[in-house]
Amino acid sequence: MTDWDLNAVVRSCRYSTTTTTTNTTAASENPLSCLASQTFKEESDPFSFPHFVEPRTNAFQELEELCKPFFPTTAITATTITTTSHGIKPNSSISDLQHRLHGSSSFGFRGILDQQRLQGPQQQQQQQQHVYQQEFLKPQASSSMSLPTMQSQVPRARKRKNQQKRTVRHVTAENLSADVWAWRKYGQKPIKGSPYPRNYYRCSSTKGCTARKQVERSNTDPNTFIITYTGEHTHPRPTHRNSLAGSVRNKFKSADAANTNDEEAANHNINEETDKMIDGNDKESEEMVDDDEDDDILIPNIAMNEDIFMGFQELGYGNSPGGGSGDNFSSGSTPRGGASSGSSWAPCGSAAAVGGC
DNA sequence: CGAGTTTGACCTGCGC
DNA sequence: GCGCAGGTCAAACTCG
Repeated sequence: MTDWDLNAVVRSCRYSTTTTTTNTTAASENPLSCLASQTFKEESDPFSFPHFVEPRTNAFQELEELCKPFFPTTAITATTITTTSHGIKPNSSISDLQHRLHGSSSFGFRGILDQQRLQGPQQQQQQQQHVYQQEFLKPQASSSMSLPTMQSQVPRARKRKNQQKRTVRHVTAENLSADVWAWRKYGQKPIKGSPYPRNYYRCSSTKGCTARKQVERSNTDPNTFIITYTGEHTHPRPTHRNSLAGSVRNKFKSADAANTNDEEAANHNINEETDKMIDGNDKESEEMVDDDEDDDILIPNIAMNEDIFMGFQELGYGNSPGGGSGDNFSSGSTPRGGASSGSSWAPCGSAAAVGGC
């Protein structure tokens, strides 16, 4: 019951000479898309954690000016806007960044939020993704924030939501397949105002890796996925797609009788396709370069790939992979989900991480 | 057995 | 202060 045309997705992956197509299209349809090239440095690998570029002190002010006329519009396909344009070293710690950026939160983006209130929730949600990027490094009064005691007595290192470093990327289905990092899903939640749930992944390459990502499908454009990266990888990027068990399992496992369907087949195709893309990766990478953008902290120049599949599955393309019993998305996972708890998500697939860090 | 997913519960941030 | 929504944990379960 996926309202997604899996075949179409597969097709798009297959003939994706068009990664850029999206961008190109977006450029013509969405004025904001031009910002990527104007203000931010393109990243050859949309899923790689960006690295810092040269300092651009006024970058955001410029951006703000450029954006103002377009805020009411929504999705910016494959465009990422990040806050770290201060020429900080890739390995700078978050705290260091916060320190350096202290006081830089006064970008006029606050107004965007106000403007959002006049808009529908969906638009707000998307725009907020961008706003977050402008805000997450705000000076933190609670930097001294003591690690809260968790259920299991394990300290949870949380930062205020809007103070976390985030990199938001809007990617098309085609680009979802470009991620080399190994992600492990640790949660899924229905998001208020969106028919699609958000999936939470953390890097599984290394135990202590704090890199995380959230993947959700754009509610305004189902073909667009919003991937939000947070944290940093504490290890080098895998040279090629990780073939961790889970990932493989999800992808190629033959479906249960119940799951044996087009989606499954689609997954299979997607996987194969992804491998191709990886092999012949350059092309894809270059295309991606056009899309996105920019840079943050995190580990620079690492190549990616794996999650693509996962992403497809998760966001509705595939079936549920292994674990759990689930028919993914059939029920909002987290109970508390709020408004969307009854979840209507049709799509459901499994979850595999899309994108990567 | 190890690694992944699912999913209910819990915790925190934030707006009102 | 309260309640909502988002984010994370961890037990249970699947799979290779």
